Amino acid sequence: MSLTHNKGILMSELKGGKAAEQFLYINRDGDQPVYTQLAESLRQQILAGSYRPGERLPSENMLVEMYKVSPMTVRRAINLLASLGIVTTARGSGTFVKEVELGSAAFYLQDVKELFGDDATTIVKLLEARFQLADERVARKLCIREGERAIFIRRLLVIDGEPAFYHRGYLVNDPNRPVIEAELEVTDLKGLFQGSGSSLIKHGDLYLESTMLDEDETQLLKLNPSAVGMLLEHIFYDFDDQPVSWGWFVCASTRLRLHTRVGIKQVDGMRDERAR
Amino acid sequence: MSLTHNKGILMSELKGGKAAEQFLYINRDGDQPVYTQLAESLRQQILAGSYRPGERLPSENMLVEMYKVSPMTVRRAINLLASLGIVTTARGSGTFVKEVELGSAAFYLQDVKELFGDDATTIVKLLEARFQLADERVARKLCIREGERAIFIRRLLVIDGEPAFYHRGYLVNDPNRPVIEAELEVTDLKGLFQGSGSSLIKHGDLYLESTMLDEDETQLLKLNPSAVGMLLEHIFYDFDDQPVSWGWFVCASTRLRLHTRVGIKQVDGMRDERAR
DNA sequence: AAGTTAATCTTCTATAGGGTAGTATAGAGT
DNA sequence: ACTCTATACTACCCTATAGAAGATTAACTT
Repeated sequence: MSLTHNKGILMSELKGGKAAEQFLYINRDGDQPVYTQLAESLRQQILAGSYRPGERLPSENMLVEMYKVSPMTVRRAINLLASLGIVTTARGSGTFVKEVELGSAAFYLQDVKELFGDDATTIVKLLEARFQLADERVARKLCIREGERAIFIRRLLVIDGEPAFYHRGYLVNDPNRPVIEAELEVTDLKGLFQGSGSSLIKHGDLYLESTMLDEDETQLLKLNPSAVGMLLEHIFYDFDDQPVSWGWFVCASTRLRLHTRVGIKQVDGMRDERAR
Repeated sequence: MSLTHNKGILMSELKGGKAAEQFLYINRDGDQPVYTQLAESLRQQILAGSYRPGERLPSENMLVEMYKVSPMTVRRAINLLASLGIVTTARGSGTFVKEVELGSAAFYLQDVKELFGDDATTIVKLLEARFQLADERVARKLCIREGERAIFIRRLLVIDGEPAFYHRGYLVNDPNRPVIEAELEVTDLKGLFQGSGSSLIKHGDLYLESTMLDEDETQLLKLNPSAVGMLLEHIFYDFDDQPVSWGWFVCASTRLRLHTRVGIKQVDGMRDERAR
């Protein structure tokens, strides 16, 4: 069985010719690697309904023959689809198209375009920054003793001239840690959102809930009194698992409307298998 | 250079002996594949601070020599870590430990344990189900003509005896599609959450926002008047990209407090590289 | 001294083959 | 006729090897 080096191998007449034929080619000299092309081809066929949720895909050996590629390449493509949540694999049994499940829905903060938006002009207005002795609540959150000094910060994020997010936070005042640096790092919100965060922070916990806005909050955000809002609480920890900062954002309900999609996504083109 | 077949290869004295040594072994006869062991080893070292965010990991060839495994195995381990969002790779440059970024935060509905909880007893109470002529809003959402008949459903999810979620929804009344089936599938909430969804549904859009609860809602959910709540809107589409159902859940603010963690996660044990 | 080229190091892709778990089947025993 | 068991088979899964493509660095030329 000689494998002639075709530039494009036509894949059709295999599972009904309905599927768009443009996705059934493998272009070996193209820019995109073979395994992503294969994955994309399968994804398009799933998207077109050629393989329905719950159905089984052709076996890997089958795909090897169909597309004239090596087993490992098929393996990689299947793996990619599996990591994207499009299919599930069962050893000895087969590879199956996943059914839609609400539980797998994930809301990404990144999807809130206003936050890290490129076009919008975001400025951070520092309202207040001072030392404050920790009360019981702050002490508990930051794992410090009651009465110790912490740094308290109040800020307002103004997007395109409109006050959008109101942030309050406490920072531990560790003499061993450079305060300025820690403050800058934790304080630079845009950096935190985009990833130029800190090498001192190991992880953080986030909580999202709806809340009633009090008088101060509505006034600062220029909203009607007794408006509804969202609250995003955050705690960041260093590599000793000690809290570094605790704080929370509040904003109008309309500012933080999260969106996501379940099921097979109509995305860019599968260039990357990385998580966001 | 003969590669003797050791059962366990000690990896230490390479990057400071501080890191827990238990994660520096590769057990070739173990149950777990080598590449997951390697990935776990690296992850633990990152977690312990041996490799800090922004720092570069040893090169793949380096790791090959250090752990005495083949390049492809190292490749796979790195790939796994990358797909988990722990590291980023730059071709020709190196592999780097990712820094904490808020933008990558994802809130999973699955984490709301009360919804699909195993221990909690969840019953669905059907309040109303009838045909209704579509007004402009419904017609627009379901892509049908104004005045066409749709199915309207009101339900209450009662968890452990307490009313928790109030759901309203519209289903398209397509004579070609088996109504009962579609209704059951879209209606069976627990099924939707857990994945025994429908093979007829291709994808769905979800929106999450905070909202003020009106009188009916607070009464049904047994809350104080003018309480704050969360609203989860959903639209599901079939394989012709036609809407099948549109609806929304409301619940008390305290019922839907989403939590997530950014940075390096302290998870189970890296058995799987699948998405949730 | 600055620009260009070449060497080298890095990640990435593709091929090949063997291993293992799950499933189905055929057979014998009851 | 039914059940249990052993075997064959199918399917996914893992590792090893070789080479390609991009980035960095150093040396070389102008």
